[in-house]
Amino acid sequence: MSSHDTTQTKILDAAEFLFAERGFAETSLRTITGRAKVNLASVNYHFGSKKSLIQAVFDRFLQDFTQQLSVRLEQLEQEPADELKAETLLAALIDPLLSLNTKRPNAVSIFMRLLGRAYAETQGHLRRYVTERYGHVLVRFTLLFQKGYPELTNDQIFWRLHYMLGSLIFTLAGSDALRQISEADFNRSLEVKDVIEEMVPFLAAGMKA
Amino acid sequence: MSSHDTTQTKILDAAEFLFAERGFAETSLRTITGRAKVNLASVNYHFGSKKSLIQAVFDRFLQDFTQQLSVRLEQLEQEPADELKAETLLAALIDPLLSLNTKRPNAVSIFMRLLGRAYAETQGHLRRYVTERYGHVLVRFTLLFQKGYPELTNDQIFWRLHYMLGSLIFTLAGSDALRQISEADFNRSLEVKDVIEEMVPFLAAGMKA
DNA sequence: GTATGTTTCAAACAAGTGTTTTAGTTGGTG
DNA sequence: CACCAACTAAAACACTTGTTTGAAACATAC
Repeated sequence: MSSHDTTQTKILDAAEFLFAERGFAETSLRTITGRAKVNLASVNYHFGSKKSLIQAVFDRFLQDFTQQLSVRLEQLEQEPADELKAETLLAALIDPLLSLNTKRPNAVSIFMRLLGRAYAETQGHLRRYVTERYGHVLVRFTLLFQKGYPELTNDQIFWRLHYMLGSLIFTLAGSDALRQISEADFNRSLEVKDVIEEMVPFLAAGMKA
Repeated sequence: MSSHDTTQTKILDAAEFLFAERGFAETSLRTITGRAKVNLASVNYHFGSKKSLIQAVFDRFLQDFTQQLSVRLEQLEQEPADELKAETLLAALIDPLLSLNTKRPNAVSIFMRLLGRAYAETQGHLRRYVTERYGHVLVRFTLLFQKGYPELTNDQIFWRLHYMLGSLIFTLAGSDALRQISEADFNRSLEVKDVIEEMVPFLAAGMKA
């Protein structure tokens, strides 16, 4: 559990785990409050509704993540164009991501699974919420790529960033299962960090293609 | 609608559309039978349960797809190793995929969205069903990659195929929304075919990295 | 036509959902 | 101590869910 173990954080901890594990619709408030060992009504008391709880779960991740990412982007925005190589930009995205795990164990995997679900969610209402609230950081990220790779057209960069996002989210969201397969087949242990680092050459090569 | 417009296919058509649009749990049998204009009980009569209906929806896609893919793989399995370039292998995957659209309009987008959801589904029971039933075709695909790129280790290929799958599914699953953004921003019309072809250099470069 | 097996239909069922209500319990402040 | 706000607790509410039931309609064979 985290920080203060207040009712709110107990609910958030249980909810983010279960949402990642089973999905939003498949997780009932009774399951959440059962795991968190709090009363059923406290969800509506503290968060208002289930939908608001889902958004709160995302906010806790995204505030941490976008804040750290923003710092890295400010540094990069003052670099000359020829310093903005794909690997550098990817690191600015990955480092803040990995640092989530220092606060709560397994946070990266949970976060990615949540993002994967959010992306597929009903009529995209959650995706809209996320992009409206945190989209500006991703726009800055896009601009840096355009600066570093002026030979690419804007829509090439637009699409390739989405390919990248797809690889990242898809792989990390399923990384628990995939890690088990990989570890069984090739007999070496893999941390989330290893999985991501293995991914960087693939992504960088694609971006420059 | 398709083929015979029997009750079963009317249900399948409505179900695959709604499942792709909203997700499995978020789509009730009443919504499905309402759209299909059939009686509620007919789902349980013809398919047994909702879970079986979901599997039937996947089977209809996967039978078509894996059958065509298998033909392409047989051809490639007789080629010498230096003919097995990433672009060639990707084409063997993409061509059967695109041909789904000739049978039912928008089928590719629906299929990819379903796959994306299946991959994230509850405790992976659907993912297990798919890999158990159609996994052998993907194994053959992996072997071809190993033959074509012997300088890569087996687990590099394992992971890179998953990165690729992530890009493909993620991009095509959200391609309706992304297409709209892209068309608005860059003012050119995009078909699913265009989106995929734009993706091939990115994926091929990553595989060879 | 009668009989038989298949398919459709409307209605009901039991179980689970998010939310609200109302009462009770805290913990600090004057 | 009394008071008030913040919080917790148990129960009930209204509603939707997947599934089952039993009767009606249909088609096909003898």
